[in-house]
Amino acid sequence: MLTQLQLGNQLCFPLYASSRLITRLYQEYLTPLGLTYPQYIVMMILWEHAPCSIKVVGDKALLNTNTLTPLLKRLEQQGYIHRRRADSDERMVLVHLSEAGVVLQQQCSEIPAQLMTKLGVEPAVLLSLKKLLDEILPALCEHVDN
Amino acid sequence: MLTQLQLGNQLCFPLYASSRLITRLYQEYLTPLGLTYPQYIVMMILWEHAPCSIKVVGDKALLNTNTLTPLLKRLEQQGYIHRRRADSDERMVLVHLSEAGVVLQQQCSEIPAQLMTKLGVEPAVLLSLKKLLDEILPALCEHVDN
DNA sequence: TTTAATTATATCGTGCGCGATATAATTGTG
DNA sequence: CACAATTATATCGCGCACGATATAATTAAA
Repeated sequence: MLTQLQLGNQLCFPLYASSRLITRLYQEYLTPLGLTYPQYIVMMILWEHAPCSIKVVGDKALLNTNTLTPLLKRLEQQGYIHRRRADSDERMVLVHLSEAGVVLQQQCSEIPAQLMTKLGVEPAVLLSLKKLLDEILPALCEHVDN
Repeated sequence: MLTQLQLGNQLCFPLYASSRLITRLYQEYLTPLGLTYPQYIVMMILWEHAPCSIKVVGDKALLNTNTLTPLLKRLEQQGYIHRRRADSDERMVLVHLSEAGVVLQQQCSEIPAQLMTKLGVEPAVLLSLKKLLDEILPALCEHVDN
């Protein structure tokens, strides 16, 4: 028996599983707004940084254009954003928030708190989890090109 | 500015991002064996529990048949497993390891250690991360039917 | 013992993720 | 200035995830 290959001894599995489960939990609050979880991540970035290029969104979300281009198209179809080539550098596509996109931020404002309440886990536990993940994330990013 | 919607204040994002990045890191070791990361998770379950039903695999991987059925088909095409309806209960499909599937376990035995080394993060940090995730996972599972 | 619930699996459609590749605009270099 | 390298975005193909629905086998209940 190779204990190092038992699921219970893996770090990766609870990471993978909890990420999926939290996403599912979010979905309950996001679906009424017509958002998927990755779209919500992108909207959070845009609320902070729009207008900005797809490149910048990708750097912050750690996603490439093969994921972002269709995702942003769907956000545009929903009317939350619009995209326009930059005049200064025609390679860049600048992503702008629409009026609905700005309003959406207010509609999402209570979601994080609602989710934490619903989850019912000690906030201190979640905070220390976040601290650990933020500690590890840079090491992980080093092994990725993007 | 709604600070509760800033990406840097989210727990969910580093969880989502680190899960994807770790998966990518694994992929480097798994691709040569023709495995994806979710397939590797399923193989770990089978190394411990085969022969077992798809239901059991799903309970342990926290995946449903809409994900598992095609995934198991691909594992079967690769020759690592085979599937047969149970005689006792014809609803169940029992998943068996093939010879190649047993050999594969040996070929994977060094991957976890190699990955940890490559990652270059303090093992103690990873261990405390795993402990926290294992603590939270049950709470997350409560909010899921499956 | 019909018939109604339950259980196990499969299928369909949509939206990611991501490796690989393509294209066009810009920048750097000889 | 030509032309090679770089940069930003887009496209393609495949394999998940997962909500929704379907089907067949088993069990429970009237």
